[in-house]
Amino acid sequence: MATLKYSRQRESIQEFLNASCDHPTADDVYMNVRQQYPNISLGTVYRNLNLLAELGEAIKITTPNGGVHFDGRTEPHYHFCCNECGNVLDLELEQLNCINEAAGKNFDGVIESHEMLFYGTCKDCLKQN
Amino acid sequence: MATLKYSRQRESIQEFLNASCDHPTADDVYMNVRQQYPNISLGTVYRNLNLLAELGEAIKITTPNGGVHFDGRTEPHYHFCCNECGNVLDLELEQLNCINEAAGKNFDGVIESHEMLFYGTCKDCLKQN
DNA sequence: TACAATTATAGTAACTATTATCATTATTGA
DNA sequence: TCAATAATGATAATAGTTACTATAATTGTA
Repeated sequence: MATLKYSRQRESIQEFLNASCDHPTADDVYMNVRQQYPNISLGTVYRNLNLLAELGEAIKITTPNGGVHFDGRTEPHYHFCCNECGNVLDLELEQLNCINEAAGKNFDGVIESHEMLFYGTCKDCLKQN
Repeated sequence: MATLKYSRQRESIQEFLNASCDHPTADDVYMNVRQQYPNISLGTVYRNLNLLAELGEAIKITTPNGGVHFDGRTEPHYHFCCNECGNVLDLELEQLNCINEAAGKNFDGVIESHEMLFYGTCKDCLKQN
């Protein structure tokens, strides 16, 4: 099995992810890290974001409008996606642990986890109307 | 505003969607409807699936493994996505209506709806281990 | 039934997001 | 310092989806 080797690019990607309050896309990360490493490749950004997600050091959030967002906050929590601007935000809501069991009651299979995405209009988009 | 005109291709797509118990992808629909209309275009399938979703006569389900599935059952319900095979199945679980309100408590914005996707291993994939 | 207006289609090209390839560079342990 | 190997940048390739356009189908009206 390949052993992990340090890279400054990966470190920079992870630092940006941890420092950002919103949930950047791969392109957002690329645009930002480029300021520090001007000739970093977009492929490197994708490779490392997926690697961090596999290692459990980042969460991948897939939204229906097609965008994939990344989150450096790794403890499980829920997200909100604005119908107007598409931005993804964190939600303060306790984790519903017992719901996996409830969902498994009438289901032939094993349920291990769940993800929930709330929809509506964010604060900024409310202002603009 | 353009008025909707009947097309047999759209009818066939909708019929297949309503008759299928699983949740086909655009390509699944294409492969099936092609048996009835051998030279239907994949573009026609996409156009009509998106149209049906806009009209509220189908639900679009986006899964993290990248696949987009369609569901002819339009009343709100939850879904399960198998980590092994990627198939999407319906879940028998009452709708959590009060959760939108609970999520809105500490949130600056309006929450209108939510989607929940459960993960685990489906019956068929359990057998194979 | 015929016709005109308009929408939908098939076929294809274009596009976007992401992944694969590969020669070169960086990291690591001895 | 050096050898082994993983990571990178640049680019090509891929997959899924949408856009374009000439032709065909549908619909309302006479």
